[in-house]
Amino acid sequence: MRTSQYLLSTLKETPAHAEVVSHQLMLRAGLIRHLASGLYTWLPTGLKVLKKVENIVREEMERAGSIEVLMPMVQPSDLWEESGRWDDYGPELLRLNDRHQRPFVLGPTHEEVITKLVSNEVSSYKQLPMNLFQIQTKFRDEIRPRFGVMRGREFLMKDAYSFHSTDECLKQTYQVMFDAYCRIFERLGLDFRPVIADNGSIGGEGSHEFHVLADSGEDDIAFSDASDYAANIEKAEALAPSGERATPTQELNKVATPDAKTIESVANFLKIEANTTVKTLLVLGEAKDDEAAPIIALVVRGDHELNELKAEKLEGIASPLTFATDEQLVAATGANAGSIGPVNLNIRVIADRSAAHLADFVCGANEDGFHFIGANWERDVTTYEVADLRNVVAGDPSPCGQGNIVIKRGIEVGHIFQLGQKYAQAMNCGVLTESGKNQTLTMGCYGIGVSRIVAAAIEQNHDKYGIKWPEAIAPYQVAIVPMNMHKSARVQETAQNLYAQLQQAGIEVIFDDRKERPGVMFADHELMGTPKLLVVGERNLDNQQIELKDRITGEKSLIAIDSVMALFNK
RNA sequence: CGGUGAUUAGCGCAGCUUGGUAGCGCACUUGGUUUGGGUCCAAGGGGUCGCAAGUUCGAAUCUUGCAUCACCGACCA
Repeated sequence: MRTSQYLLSTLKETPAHAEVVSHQLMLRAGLIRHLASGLYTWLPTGLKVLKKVENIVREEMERAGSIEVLMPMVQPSDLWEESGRWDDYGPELLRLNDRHQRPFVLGPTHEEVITKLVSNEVSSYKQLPMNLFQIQTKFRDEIRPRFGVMRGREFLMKDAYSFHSTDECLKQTYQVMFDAYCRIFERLGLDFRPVIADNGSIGGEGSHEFHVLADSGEDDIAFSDASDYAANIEKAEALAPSGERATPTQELNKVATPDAKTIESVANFLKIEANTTVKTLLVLGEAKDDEAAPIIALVVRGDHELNELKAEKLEGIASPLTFATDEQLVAATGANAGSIGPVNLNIRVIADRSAAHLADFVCGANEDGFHFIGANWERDVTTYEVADLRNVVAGDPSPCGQGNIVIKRGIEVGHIFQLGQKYAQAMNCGVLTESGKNQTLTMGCYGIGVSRIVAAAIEQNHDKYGIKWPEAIAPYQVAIVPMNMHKSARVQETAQNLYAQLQQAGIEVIFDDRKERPGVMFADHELMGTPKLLVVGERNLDNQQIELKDRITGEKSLIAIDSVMALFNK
């Protein structure tokens, strides 16, 4: 490609609205342009990267035995009614009507369509397992799109779905996909981790997310510092503190704590550490029949945070987790927020393992402006349950039994689920077994955010000059940058010969034939992140040499012109 | 959806307080100059000042309403 005939579109200045570095660089390097909230045009350079990611994903999916299909982005609503997600999915699902006022959705994912397809096309156990994938544009009407293509509303996704007659078989394919994902992210040149994940709204059991580690990531990942254990923080188990609970030494004693409504202020006022206090949060339980929802008290140590996901999974607790209103608080405890505690509460009390391990702790006295000191479980709180309710924090013992927890930020670029029979059941998708009986299929599903990977790769590979593409996804392998080509026939001839040779060899080369000053060209190619720069200049031609600059290492070296092609023979 | 802030040329911004009919830098066009790290000079093109209504002789500027965008909190690849 010659730059004079290309849409280069680099920007000197950073657009004000771009917050994260990948978004800034994607705009500056001319990869994308903003159209509307969460919607982007991919410019030629960006599209080249996107296609490279896409191809690696495709190759590895095919190698792992998945077969490519392409499903419509616009889907009839009745499929979604059938699965139950027409009602469950919420406003993120963009709904629209056609000219006949028939309702459709813009596909945010394709479980419905694929299940319908397989249900029609696959009828014998002999055809199983079946694993199908597509690489296609998805639309999710995100509440808050942000960070450029990192969280766009329209985005490119690879989604795969596998179908099985036994759980055993699903687990095998799940492992094959797990391994394929590892290969994909390795080939992409990314620093990534598979982490244990929650299944979210999709349901089913068994799930891993694949995260690219970067400070700008939106998720917290809990790692063990001594093993491969990694889990999304919402899923990482917080173990009970080791050892027996200490024996009570203090009497229960009510003290006035005027205006101390937060753990911090109570701890300051009483001159104690937050980890000797507990906070009590009231949430709604599941409503039975016509009765009002019961109020349930969740107790975590003062220095810990409630994990809402863990809480809402407990039996009898309303999901999604709903906090009690101020009126409900007063009605249930007699006190306002800030003075509530588990002592003398006649509602269900669930304590986090760490909170339950405390002796002689401080808690609200269920009377505005008062706290108890010297509170103890059993003696003062006769009935309570213990559960894992909190987020792990750095330094906690790892649930895997080895090492301690370290927390890092990650960008979720892949997610694999064991789905189970949720969709197959709802949409009546089954096969005939060996014995001629109808059997509902078990499914797995496997997503990769293709466009998000482009942003994630930049988050992980950039410097103050611009992008430093991993070789596998660089839009161009090499750039030819001639110095003052319009003044030197030698330079022009050498550059053009090199360009022709490289092109002929099938190497992706960008030839900067603009009549620009050297600095402008260097800046543009460094911004765009081309891994190798070939600088052709008068000053080295007498020795039949050109300069090679490596974008990743920054190293410059002089090489013989006729050895250039050897750089690309691997 | 709530909170905060913004909206003036493709991009980055000034002008608004104190109304008088729009300006700077980058980019773009032309000419010259310069040439191994975003040269310099000159001349130019490009804006219904987000939209609508109001106040006024007169509105980018004041008032009201609406829209859009971004950031902070609940969703997900």
